[in-house]
Amino acid sequence: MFTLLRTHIEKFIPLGNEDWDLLLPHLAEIFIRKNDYFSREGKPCKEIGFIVEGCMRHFYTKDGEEKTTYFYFENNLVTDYLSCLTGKPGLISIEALYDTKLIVFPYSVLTQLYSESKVWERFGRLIAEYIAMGLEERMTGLLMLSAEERYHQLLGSNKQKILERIPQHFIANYLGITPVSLSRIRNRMLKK
Amino acid sequence: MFTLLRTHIEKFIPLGNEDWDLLLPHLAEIFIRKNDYFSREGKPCKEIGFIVEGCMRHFYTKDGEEKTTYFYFENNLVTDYLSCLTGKPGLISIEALYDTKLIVFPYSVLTQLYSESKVWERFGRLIAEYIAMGLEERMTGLLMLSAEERYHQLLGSNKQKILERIPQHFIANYLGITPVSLSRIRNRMLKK
DNA sequence: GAGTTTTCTTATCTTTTGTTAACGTTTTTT
DNA sequence: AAAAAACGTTAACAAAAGATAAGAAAACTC
Repeated sequence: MFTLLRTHIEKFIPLGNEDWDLLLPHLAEIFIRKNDYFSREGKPCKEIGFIVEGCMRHFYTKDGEEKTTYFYFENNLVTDYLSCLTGKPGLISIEALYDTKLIVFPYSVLTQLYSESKVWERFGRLIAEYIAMGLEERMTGLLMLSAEERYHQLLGSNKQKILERIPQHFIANYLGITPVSLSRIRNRMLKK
Repeated sequence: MFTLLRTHIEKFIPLGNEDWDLLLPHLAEIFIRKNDYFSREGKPCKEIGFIVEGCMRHFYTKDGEEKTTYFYFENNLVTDYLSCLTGKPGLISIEALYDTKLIVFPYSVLTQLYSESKVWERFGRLIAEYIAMGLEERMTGLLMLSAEERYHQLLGSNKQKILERIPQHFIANYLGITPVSLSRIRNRMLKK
């Protein structure tokens, strides 16, 4: 059961059993029902999750409206990274889009491991670098591409799975446009 | 001279002399003339720089046009982070906006230090986290704010210094709009 | 310091995007 | 099963942004 998480971590760095055993006792399995929260705006996020089944969305509230800016899928880590790093209340909420099964552990355990173990400290660096690369790529898309180009890029990416089971207005938010605008883009594409 | 860099690094983590001495022999001082390059699209970036004096811009080329997406200032590190991390040819170029004085060292030295020293590995994590936080903040602005709001945010930030000595069309690129559009925004602001 | 280049603004026109509202469909709730 | 809510599309209009060009001012070059 917890081996799924171990396998994921080992995509970044090989773990000896002694490394894994440092984390293992702090793992727990939890379930979050559709529309329930993993993390909530205004509250510090102190947990790291790993999605075993289901998916979640990451959103801001602006002028009373929710703007979805990220999705988390199976076999991926989920957390309010910014809140974990700063220790401050989260600016965003993370909500389950479907009933979701997670493995969770406290962020404080991870920082503890950073100090105790070279392997874990390195993992912390690699994951931060990985996140930075993802953000850099997404930001470039926002600066350099039109909304239509971004949508095409999304369709052509390995994130296609986003499209399978996620309402379109969330995807529109993710692309930085309105749902109406996305609908027009899709319409235009059909006509070609 | 090199102490400026040490001071900067110690904003992230305290360095013992023995840590600093691991890096020191690999440091060099270089000068880059206005309009000359620190790193070039198509070539892997293998150096980290620290700007002692001057400033630089980071830009993509799209359809033959240069789009400036980032600036580097005095007392900050500069590099094509993505290219360093992946080892692949850079997608961007970094050019001096003014005659610039830098301290440089090879990225390979840094990765070597990551393996040799806990302190440096931690520095690697902290800097990656810092970069991720910056990118997250900027991306949020691009998704949630209008161009005009973004410009106001920029004016109100600690990056005001950007505005002092950088041509407006570069700032427009940075905001994700055209120079004409930025000029209109500024015009509207005057009238209020 | 004359001439060139770069930079910024302004105007006009076009395209894209946002806003609001209406409608039909699907999904969820009760 | 009926009612309510959520979702996606479309239309009409408004606002914002892009493209292009022209002109003035500033900066740079020789």
